[in-house]
Amino acid sequence: MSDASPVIVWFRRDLRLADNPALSEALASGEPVLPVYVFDEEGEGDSPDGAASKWWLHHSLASLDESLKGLGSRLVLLRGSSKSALVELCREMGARAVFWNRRYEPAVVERDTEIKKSLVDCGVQARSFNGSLMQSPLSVANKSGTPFKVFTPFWKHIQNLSTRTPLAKPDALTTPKSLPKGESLESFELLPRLSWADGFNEEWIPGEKGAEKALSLFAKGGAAKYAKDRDTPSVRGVSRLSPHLHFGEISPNQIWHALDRKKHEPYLRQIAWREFAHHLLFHFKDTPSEPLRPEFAAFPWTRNPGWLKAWQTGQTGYPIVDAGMRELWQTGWMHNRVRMIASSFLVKHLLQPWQDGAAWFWDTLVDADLANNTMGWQWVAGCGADAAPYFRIFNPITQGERFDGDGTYTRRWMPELARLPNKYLFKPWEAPAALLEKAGVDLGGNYPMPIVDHGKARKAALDAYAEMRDAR
DNA sequence: TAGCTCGTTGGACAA
DNA sequence: TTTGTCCAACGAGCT
Repeated sequence: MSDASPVIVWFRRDLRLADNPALSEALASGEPVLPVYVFDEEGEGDSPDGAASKWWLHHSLASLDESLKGLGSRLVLLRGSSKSALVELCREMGARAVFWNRRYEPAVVERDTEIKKSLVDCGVQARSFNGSLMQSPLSVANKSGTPFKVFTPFWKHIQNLSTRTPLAKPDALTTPKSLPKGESLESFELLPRLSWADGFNEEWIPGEKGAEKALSLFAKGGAAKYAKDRDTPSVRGVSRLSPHLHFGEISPNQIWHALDRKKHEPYLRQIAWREFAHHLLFHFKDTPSEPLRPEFAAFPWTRNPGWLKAWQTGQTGYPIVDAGMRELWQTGWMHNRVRMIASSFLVKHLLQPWQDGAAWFWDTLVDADLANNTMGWQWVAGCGADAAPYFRIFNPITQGERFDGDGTYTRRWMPELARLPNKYLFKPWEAPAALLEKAGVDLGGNYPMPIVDHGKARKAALDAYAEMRDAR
C-alpha cells in the first residue's frame, strides 16, 4: 500500500494481466496502481453489447477481479459515461495519470480522444497503448501509401513486420492506501433474467485463465490439424479463441508468439484476418452500416420479416442453415464454415440486407466484434473488401453434404431430423413419405418445408446482382 | 504509366 | 461418381 498519487489503469477490451502494455507501463512508473472498469450501458461510443456479449463480460470481469485479488488488489467497478467517471475518480483519488490500451473502432477512437483532452485539461496525464492489435492501423500501408483492401498482399506485408514480445504477467501490484468502493458487478445486470444462457456455461470459460487454457489445448492438439479440420463443424478443429480475443483476455500477439510460424501458418492467417478486419474498420469508418463498394447502395434488397424470423430461429427448412442458427442461439457461437453457409443463405437466397444479419449476430454471438462482424457480412454479401464474387452462391444442400457428411453436427442441433438417413438429411423434402414417417419427420409439422426453392432463389439472386450492375 | 495477374472458403453442368 | 470447364466482374497491387 502506498500514499503516493496513483496511476489509474482503465481496463476496456483488454481484460487480462499478461501482455498488457497499459498495466505494464503503470507498474513501471513505480506509483500505486488503481485498476478500473467503467460500465456504460450506452456502449463506448459504439452500439451497446448484445445479450450474449453481456453474459461473457460479466464472467470476464469477475475473472479479472479474481486475478487482481491474487495480486493484493481488486477491480474497481464504476458506472456511467467513462469521461465523467474517470475525471471524477481522478479528483477523488488525486490520481496523477490514467493509462489504457487503445480500441480502434472509429466511434470509440473519437470518444477516447475527447476523454484524453478532458483528463489533460484537469492536469492528469493520459497515455494510451496498443494492446489489441499486432500492428497499429496507421503503420500499415501498401506501396502507394493507402490501406490494403486485399488480404493476400496485406498478409505478405505484415508477416515481415516485427511484433512486441509478449509482456509478462505481474507478480504483485502496489495498491493505493484505499480503493474506492465502486459498484457491485451484480448491479450492472449483465446476466439474463431468464436462464437462456445455461448452455453457455457448459461451453465456455470466460476470462484470462479460460483463454490460456483454450490456447494451450489448441496448441497441443488442434493447431497441427487445423488446415484439415477447420472446415468440419462436428469436430473441435478450430481454436474457439474468438470471444477471448474480442474481450482482450488474450492478445493476438501472444498467439502469434506461441505458435510456430511455419507449422501453424493456416491458423495464423486467421489471426491476420482479424487484424485486417480491424484495420479496414479503422480506415473505412462507415462500413458497419454502409457497403464498402458504393455500387451496392443500389442493390435491390427485399425486406421480409417472416423470412428473417425463420432464419433467426432456425426454421428455414434447410437443415445445415437451421443447425447453425440453433447452435448460435444455444451456445452464443457458430462454427465458421456454418457461419458462411447461414449468412450467405440470408443474403443471397432470402435477399435480406446484410445489415439485418449483422445485427442478429451482434446480439447473439459471444464473440460479436464490430470489425470482424462487419467484414464478414460484407464479404458474404459481396460488397466488402476482397469479397466473394456475386455469382458464388453457396448451395446449402451440397455444403451440408460436403462438410457434415456423416451428419453428426446437423443431428446434434436438429433432434427432429436425427433419425433421417444421411441421404436425405440435408434435403428432407426429397425423402419418400414412408421414410419420413418412420423417422418421425412431419414436413410442415415438426419441421418446415424449405421457405424458398434453392434453384429459384439462386436465379433471383443472380438477377438482383444483374439489376444492380445495370443500374450503374 | 499501362498492362498484367490475381483474388480464403463455389456451383452448375456436361461428358 | 468423378473430373473439367465455364461462370464472368473488376479493382487492387505490383512491375
